Amino acid sequence: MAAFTSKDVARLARVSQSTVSYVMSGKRPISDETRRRVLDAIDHLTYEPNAGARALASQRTNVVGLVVPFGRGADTTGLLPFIETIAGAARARDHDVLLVTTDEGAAGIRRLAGRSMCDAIILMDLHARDDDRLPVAAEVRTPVILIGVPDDPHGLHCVDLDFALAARLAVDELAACGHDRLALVGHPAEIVHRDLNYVNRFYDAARRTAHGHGLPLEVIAPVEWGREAAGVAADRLVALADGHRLGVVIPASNTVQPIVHALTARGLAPGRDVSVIGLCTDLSAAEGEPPVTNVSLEPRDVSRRAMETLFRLLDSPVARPPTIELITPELTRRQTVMPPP
Amino acid sequence: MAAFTSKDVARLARVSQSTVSYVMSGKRPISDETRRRVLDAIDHLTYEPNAGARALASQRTNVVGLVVPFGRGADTTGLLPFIETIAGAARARDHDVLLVTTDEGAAGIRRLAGRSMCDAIILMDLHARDDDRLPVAAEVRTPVILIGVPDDPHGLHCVDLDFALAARLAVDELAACGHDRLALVGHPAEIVHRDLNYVNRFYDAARRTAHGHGLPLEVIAPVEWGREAAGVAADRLVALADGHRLGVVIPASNTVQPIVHALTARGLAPGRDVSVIGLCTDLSAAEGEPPVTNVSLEPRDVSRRAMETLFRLLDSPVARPPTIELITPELTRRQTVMPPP
DNA sequence: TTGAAAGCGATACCAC
DNA sequence: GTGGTATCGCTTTCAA
Repeated sequence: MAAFTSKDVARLARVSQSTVSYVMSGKRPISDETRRRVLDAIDHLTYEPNAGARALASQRTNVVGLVVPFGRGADTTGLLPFIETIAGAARARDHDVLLVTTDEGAAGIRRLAGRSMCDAIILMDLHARDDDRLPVAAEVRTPVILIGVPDDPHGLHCVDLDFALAARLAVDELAACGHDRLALVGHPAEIVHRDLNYVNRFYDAARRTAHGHGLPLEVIAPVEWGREAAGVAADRLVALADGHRLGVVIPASNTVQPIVHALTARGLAPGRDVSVIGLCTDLSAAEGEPPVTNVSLEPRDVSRRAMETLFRLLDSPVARPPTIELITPELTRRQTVMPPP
Repeated sequence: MAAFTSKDVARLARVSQSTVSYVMSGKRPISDETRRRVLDAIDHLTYEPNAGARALASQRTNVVGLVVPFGRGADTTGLLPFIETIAGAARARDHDVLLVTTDEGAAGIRRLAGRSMCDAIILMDLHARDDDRLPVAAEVRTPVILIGVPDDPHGLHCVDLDFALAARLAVDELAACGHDRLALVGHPAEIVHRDLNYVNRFYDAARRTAHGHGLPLEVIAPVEWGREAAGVAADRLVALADGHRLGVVIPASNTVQPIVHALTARGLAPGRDVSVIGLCTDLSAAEGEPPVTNVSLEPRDVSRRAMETLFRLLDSPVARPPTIELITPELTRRQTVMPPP
């Protein structure tokens, strides 16, 4: 309670302060007898080492900085699993997570790194191009891991879902189920504008794959979030479905449910009269009404991998060549795709 | 990029290290000329003060600890707005947010406080009784603010939504719209078990208010999350609605949409054949199909108030008497309540 | 196997 | 208005 220091522990255990330190860190062999005395003293005083002092002396904070897309109208959908997984992985390695919001921009990264507030930084919600945080992130001493793959990674490590593969999975499935026309319901203009990269990785792969199957693919975009926009898009889809077995791919996870509802409301039931595959978390897909056949975003896998990369960097001081790690998505069949005729 | 210290700044500006410190903190008058030289040096070197050293010397970390319900199968629904608002409020006062997960239990609080990792702690997701973190939180030097009101606040400051008022708003509305029978669809067993308090504050007030209107109130609980449980509950509701104007109150935000869907699927359309009022965020209510008349959870208001209280504590060293602040919820009429006959 | 002591990089008191 | 310096609490050489 009364803020004891390692000196107090040392005194009580009748050893030197350095011995206390070595008992805690295990960086030096300690006789059993001494260790016991120190540990007893530690929990007798409920001693906790001062984090600031420790960081100052050791140049290690045991903190991971996490830059999350809050504020600035950022897309917060499905963010929680990322944070949760990252926090868990950090804790498993005895680290804590310091949250910084994206709307601080490059300044946030400068602060984290410059002030030595953390040992490494995870940066999410990247703009595909001209993200002003990237040059800063690249130049800073603190290692930075990107969740997402910008056009120019500035030599930083990237981890992301394999969006190209995700598109292929979806289109292949629709092709296999005998559709003769495909539609791609795109992202809101702001996302398209901001994040050309992951968006385009998906679109391009979808186009290529559809072409490979000899299937026409209609792109409906941009489609904003919310019911009205979904309604407008659904009207287009209804028209496209006329006289066809239409398969719809929806890579904007927020748009999946509204479109499904809008189609149903227009008498075009997904799974019966039309097919829909969404790119979204398994949770939201499973909870949909009806449950949506989806390609999973796997935020937990992505985060886990990012943290593995992060700790690998921290563990070995040698400069590792930057990597791009892509997580394999999975297709889960639920109830919104028509079975082959 | 080479980690300059205030000594470097001092040398470059040809002043003493203490002057640099005073320029940054403003705790001492500085001549314009000197200030200019120091500031120039600072941004010439892109100097950032080392957080650990600063914390060590000043006994202030400028960090707020946030204990969030991750892991341990905790209810993560609607958590993000809390985190987001808290992070924003912290930043506005030049603080950062350190995330700690609930599944660490009391140990997490001990760590944060004992190691002086933060200046204050916000604790969410409280169990109403026998939460082992509360005794620790109460005994620790670091001020702790609770989001939620446990049975015994252990002398800590509490901020929460006024759940009793929320119940009253919902029941009054249903009474005003001429219903002759009410139903309350409760929480999953685990929540009821864990959080007797906020759950019961709502239930009790609902009962009392219904009684005041002379209306029979049927409680359907526990109801688990997910579609099946919602289906079962909906069957009960369908039975209750028979020959009555039934008004349903759903205080478990996760259960609102599933119940609405299940009722609709059973041919009992909310807003036409039955009334539903949910206790959930405005966002999820507005996005529902149909949009749900709701009493708002206002997580942002709650968080904002918690942060105000927190900074009030930090600003004035005098021990403030613990307070319980209840945020006023609001009823928003949407499309799931039948108009008065 | 252990101890003594020199930092780590700020802050803030005491002088001037 | 400014400078010197003890101090915060730990880690980690260097010595024994």
